[in-house]
Amino acid sequence: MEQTQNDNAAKLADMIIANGEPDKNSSTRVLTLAGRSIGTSSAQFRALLDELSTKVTKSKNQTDIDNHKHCLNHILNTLVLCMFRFEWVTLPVNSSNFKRGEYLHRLGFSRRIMQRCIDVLLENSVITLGRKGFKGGNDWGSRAKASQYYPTPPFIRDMCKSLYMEFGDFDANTDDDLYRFKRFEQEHIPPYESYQFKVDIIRRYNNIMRDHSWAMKNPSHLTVKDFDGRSGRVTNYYQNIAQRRVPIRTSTLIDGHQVAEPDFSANHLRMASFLVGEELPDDPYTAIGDETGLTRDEIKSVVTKCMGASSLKQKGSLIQFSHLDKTPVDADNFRAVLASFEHNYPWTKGIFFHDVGTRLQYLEGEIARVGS
DNA sequence: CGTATGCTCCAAGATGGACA
DNA sequence: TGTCCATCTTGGAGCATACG
Repeated sequence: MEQTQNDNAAKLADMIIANGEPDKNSSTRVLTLAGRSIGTSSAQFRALLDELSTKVTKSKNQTDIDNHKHCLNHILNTLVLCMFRFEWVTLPVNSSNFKRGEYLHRLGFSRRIMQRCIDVLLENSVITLGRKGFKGGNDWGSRAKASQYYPTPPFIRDMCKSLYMEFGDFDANTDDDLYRFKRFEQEHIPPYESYQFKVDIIRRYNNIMRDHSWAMKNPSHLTVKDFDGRSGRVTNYYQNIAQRRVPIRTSTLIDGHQVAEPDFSANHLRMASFLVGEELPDDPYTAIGDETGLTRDEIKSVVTKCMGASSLKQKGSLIQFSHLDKTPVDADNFRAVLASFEHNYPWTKGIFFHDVGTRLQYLEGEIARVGS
């Protein structure tokens, strides 16, 4: 198992590295990451942070040392996140970014600290420079952009190694650990009895999960924001792993086995079919594909849009603009798919353009909650 | 006629020294 | 260590020329 995971981590690192450098227009600023962010608790990460911290400032003043370490931590965290997101990290050194009230100033950066962090990261081959400061943007380059950096292969490999370590303590399972109130006035916190059953569910869930392994493993907890009654959301680190540009998340392992990605559009369609008392064939898209000559992805894209639409009014603009999407489907093909569905599965008429998608998402959440 | 290449110019970021 | 300032760099917009 251990070996399988190491191999997988190495494979993930290779996947990221094989993509080379991200698109030059994809970049992220230093992110506000509290202690509970990607990587912070892994041994590799802390070792690197400690090692670089000794090099980043010559000062013997403990406050200076702490400040530098704090900033280095911010940058390293952002680097880990961006390597999983496949984006550049923008690290400006122009003084205007460090004036009082500016974002980086609020995070605790000064121009000199930023500069020292960049120097030490470059010297230790943690990052490489992409574009240096330049004029850019969509507005004919009127906006100036700061230099962009990306992690080096050794850093990517090192951080991927820590993917299957425990990122959180499963013994820290007090009620407060598992059920968190965010932005709550003290007097608005509901009585314990009213949410105790939810704490019990999440504790049972974590007790089952502690014996299993997966990427960035940490205990799940429920977070309720602003006021009670707003549905609590289950959160854990795994959800933060990138999926959009490079399919990292679905390439990870659970208990050493490859993760399977549920086909959500087919899943929703199937759930919807049961709701109207119909049954979908095992592979509903084959018939549509044969009839229209379109790929599964194109058909899925149409289905997702139609299920997500809340009313028939949206139909026109969906057809009009769907050729601009990630999976482009031109207007004629869009109509062909609709016609094919109407003919093969007439009941979809009551499902498409009727705001069914959001209701199914809610239903899915409830199933997961009750099921656990 | 459309595409590729080379050159200049621009405005804002990068840099490093003086000073507090 | 931070702040300020003058000077150096930088990528790309814009234009001209070359090429197929």
